[in-house]
Amino acid sequence: MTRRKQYWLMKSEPSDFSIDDLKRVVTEPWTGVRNFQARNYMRAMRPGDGVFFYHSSTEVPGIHGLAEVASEPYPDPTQFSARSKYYDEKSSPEHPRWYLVDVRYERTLKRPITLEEVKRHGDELGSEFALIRRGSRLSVMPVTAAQWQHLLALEKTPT
DNA sequence: GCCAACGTTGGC
DNA sequence: GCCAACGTTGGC
Repeated sequence: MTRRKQYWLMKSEPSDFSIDDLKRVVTEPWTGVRNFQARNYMRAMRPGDGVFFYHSSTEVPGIHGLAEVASEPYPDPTQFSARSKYYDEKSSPEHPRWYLVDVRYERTLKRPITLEEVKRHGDELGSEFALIRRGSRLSVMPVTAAQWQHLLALEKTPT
């Protein structure tokens, strides 16, 4: 039984971890997600899935690179470490609350696809797209194959 | 189970 | 730095 490749968008503050950082380390465990909906999306990820690497809380928020899911989902080790800022006392190795995947660098976009630009294409992308849905702050969200193609095509067009 | 208080996210 | 929007917590 095969599973069709799925697509996702994952946010990161570049001051914390940027696409350049991912390029340097190549593969990185996506630690620190502490939102149940985002966790559920990560649990649905499989190796080979496509990832838009999004920079948030920065001068020009937008999609800056491509990555791929590089592992099955597994418990986020930082939740068990009392010294981690991501420590969760309600979690235990027997009953982990938080999961993550490893993310592998693929490439940096020739130019970022900005949030402003994504909003301009909101009609084609669908208003339910979490990135531009009013009030949505999800840090991990699904992207449909159609949305993926549409957004990626913007890279080749003038701004 | 309700909901006020609080903390966080993230664009601006 | 501001603040709107949302999620979580905890008292009742």
